[in-house]
Amino acid sequence: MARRNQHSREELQDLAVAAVLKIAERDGVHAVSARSVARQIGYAPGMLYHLFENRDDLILRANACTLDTLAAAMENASAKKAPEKALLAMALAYLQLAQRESPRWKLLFEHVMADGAEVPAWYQAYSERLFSLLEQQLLLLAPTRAPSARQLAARAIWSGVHGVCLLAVTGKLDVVSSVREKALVESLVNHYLTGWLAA
Amino acid sequence: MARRNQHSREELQDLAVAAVLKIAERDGVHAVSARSVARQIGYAPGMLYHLFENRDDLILRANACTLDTLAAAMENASAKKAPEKALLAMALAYLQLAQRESPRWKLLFEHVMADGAEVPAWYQAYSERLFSLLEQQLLLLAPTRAPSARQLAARAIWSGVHGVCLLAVTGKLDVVSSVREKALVESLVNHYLTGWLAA
DNA sequence: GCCAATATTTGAACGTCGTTCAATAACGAG
DNA sequence: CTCGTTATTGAACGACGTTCAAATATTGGC
Repeated sequence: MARRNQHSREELQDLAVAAVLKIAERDGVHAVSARSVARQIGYAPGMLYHLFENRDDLILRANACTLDTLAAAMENASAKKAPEKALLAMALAYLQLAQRESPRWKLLFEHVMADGAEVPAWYQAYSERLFSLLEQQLLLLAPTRAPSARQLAARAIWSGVHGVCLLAVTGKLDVVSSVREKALVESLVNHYLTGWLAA
Repeated sequence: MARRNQHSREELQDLAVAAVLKIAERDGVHAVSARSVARQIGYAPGMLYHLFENRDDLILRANACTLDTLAAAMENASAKKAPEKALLAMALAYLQLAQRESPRWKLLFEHVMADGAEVPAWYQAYSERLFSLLEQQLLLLAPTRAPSARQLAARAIWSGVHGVCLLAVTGKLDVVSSVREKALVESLVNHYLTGWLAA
């Protein structure tokens, strides 16, 4: 049964990635399996292993798509804003997307490599793009500081915001009635920046 | 085959939790399964379901143990220090434990509830203890501020530190050669506190 | 001391998962 | 039309979480 249709290898990969996201949205993160993805695109499960190394590879590829969406949202949110406001807007955009609880973001947050394997380099490079978006704003904000200082600040801010989003989405953040996640992000970004600029 | 030995129900629970941690240390997080835990304590897999609701319950119980260790380390690190130094010391204690990469911490970081179930209330209460350790120091640091402001700050700091630890442990933090995790935590805590106190 | 009642533990079973691979069906070239 | 190549299959493997009737210990009453 070869070449059952006109799909090229890359088209099939895109189809499979789209199927992952679709199934996550429709049936929840836990429903994403090799079998369900294969069924969704009308192929046998084994076929996926000619397109991807393994399940992790498939999921990471789908998460890369989600990171694209995130990067676009961040760029959109920060456009035509002063650096400080832009940084906050990017963080809030992240939170907003995550808070929708769209299963797509759960897939991003909750995925862990099987057998404790390492996250591949190409995926790390993908997340690096997000850091650089922050670094751009930090460059405008403090052009005279050492690049390494801006790199550090970008990662500190991002990790912090990521922590809030993660705990919020996974329900592990005990949110006192008076504390809302949005306030957490605002506090984190604003106070960090104040301290960083004062240093 | 009843009461094969003199272990009470609670002793068996403790035994199982200890087995989870032991297996994680010895064979890695991925090796922790109902069958391996049962084998470790010399019982049949089905027995575990008379001690725990399900796998999540078992793992969360083990993670609660790890949270105890963390709380103790934080209290120890912060003893007899001025509030600002104490807060930083607690955050660094967290990072240090996480960075050991002891599978025990991976279990804490990487566990996700099956089928997207909610994290039970008793576990949330457990993590609340950690927040209150921070709040105590914030109370010493800014006794005149509103309690809700301290609650928010404690959660912001903790989420941020958690984010750094998580990304560091799971290898998703692209750490530029010049940026070390310890510097990230220091930057996050110190600058946030500076900004928070100035507000 | 014995037996019935009760509590505890088993182990096989179910359905699911990721993954592999020989067999197979469809195509392009000659 | 045939043949070799290649894409695709689907059955199989071992492991997983979970359930539950059956089997076994312990206990209390006589």
